[in-house]
Amino acid sequence: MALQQDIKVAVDAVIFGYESKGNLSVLLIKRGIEPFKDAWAMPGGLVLERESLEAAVKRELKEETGVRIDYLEQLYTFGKPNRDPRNRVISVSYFGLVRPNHFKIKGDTDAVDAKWFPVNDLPKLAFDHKKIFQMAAQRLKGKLMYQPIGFDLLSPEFPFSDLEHLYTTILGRDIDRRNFRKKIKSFGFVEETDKLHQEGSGRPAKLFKFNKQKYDTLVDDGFHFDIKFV
Amino acid sequence: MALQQDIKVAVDAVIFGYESKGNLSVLLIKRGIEPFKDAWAMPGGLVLERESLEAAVKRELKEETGVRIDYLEQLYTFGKPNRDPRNRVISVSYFGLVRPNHFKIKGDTDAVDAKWFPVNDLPKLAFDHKKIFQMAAQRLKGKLMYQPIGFDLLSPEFPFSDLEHLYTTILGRDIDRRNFRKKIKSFGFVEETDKLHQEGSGRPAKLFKFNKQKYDTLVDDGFHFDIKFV
DNA sequence: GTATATTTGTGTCAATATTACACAAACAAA
DNA sequence: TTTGTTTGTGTAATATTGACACAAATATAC
Repeated sequence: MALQQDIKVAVDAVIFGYESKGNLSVLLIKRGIEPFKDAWAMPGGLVLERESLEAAVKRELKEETGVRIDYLEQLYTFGKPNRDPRNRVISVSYFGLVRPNHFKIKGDTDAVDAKWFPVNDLPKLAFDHKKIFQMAAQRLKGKLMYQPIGFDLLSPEFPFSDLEHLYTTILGRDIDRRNFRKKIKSFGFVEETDKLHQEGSGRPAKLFKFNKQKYDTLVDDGFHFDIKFV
Repeated sequence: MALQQDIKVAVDAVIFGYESKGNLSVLLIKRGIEPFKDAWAMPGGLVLERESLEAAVKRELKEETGVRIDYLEQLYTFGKPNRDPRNRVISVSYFGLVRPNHFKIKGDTDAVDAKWFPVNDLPKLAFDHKKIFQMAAQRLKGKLMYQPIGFDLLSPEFPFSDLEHLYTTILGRDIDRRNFRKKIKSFGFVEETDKLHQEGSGRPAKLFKFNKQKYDTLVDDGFHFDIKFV
């Protein structure tokens, strides 16, 4: 009944980078071949025959950019017939969040060129990757509001202002420092240490740490993390 | 570098059915061929060469069950290498919600057999369809809490108890009638008519209607529907 | 060493939202 | 006319949110 199917399956990764005191950025690669040769695109590529989707996206990411990431979340599957001008290719997209300076990015010396771009200054993107990026950015913001993603991006012991900066950067807006602290503290999975941290001028900051074990326990007990601060 | 890829792309639909006074059910088909011959499965099948994913799932649904649905939402893409014991098949799954008695389901007279099953009494399912179903059920509940899905499932003018029943059925738990009414009314997109409706014994109920236009306006204005009642 | 700039840390009050809870009204059926 | 069933409604206690300002601790500039 159905014609013999010849559809390729690809994966793409929207990798956000966040650095203390830094901006939010996205990892892109410069395409070496047509179509869209020399345009920037999300890292990704075809899935191998006996490889899971997640394995594929991690592999491509490693090969093309040098970034190794453990946690990726599936975003959406894009499948319009003409999203690739040549063949029919559907793309299962993923997104993740890492610390850029944890990795040495493959650069001009390699066959491929990979770079971090600030999210509010992206080049023109290949295929439908602009749409993929937009969806990922929206999901990242949404996720931040009900899950404590991003604690891995901070130092094991971090001043509260780092966490605050992470949130303002990803959400792209200011938040009330006092209310934010109050809210986060009320969850009970950040713990105060007795260490202090000094950087530049200003009063030294207490260091805090994220108690993942406690967080997991809370989640198991059906706790529902939920931020709606201004 | 990469081997020639031969992966099939399929779509699957988790179609929930809700009827006034009814239970929540799911539409399944009985497989006519191996693997999993005679087992029940979600409707679905291979995507055609020049067909969008959404068109494919609607077409398969129509062909296999007779159900035509306008709104489907993408759920997740399942891609473990061995989810199909024969070939490599990845499945892009969708879910939707309809009124069962709006359709004549294809039955034993046809090549395929399709049936509604109550969600808490499902047969053993083919492939990884149990997992697909579970994910869909969870998403449906979640969605109900922040979007007024389901108003299409009610009559154009409905007693409030119908809406309440829809919610208790999908959520699988009781809710406080007074608080529910208060909350829904506060949103301002259900309007009271001056008609009454009588069914069986008991006080006649006022009829209400859903003002979709008003709802859309609110959404455009950035309104965020959000239910957390008990 | 004094003044200035910078960053951290903290509490209260008003407004709003949530939750728990019970009884009268309107009808059908017995 | 009594009984059973369903609809319709308000209030008070509690919890959450949101707005808001100033002192403490340090580095830096003079």
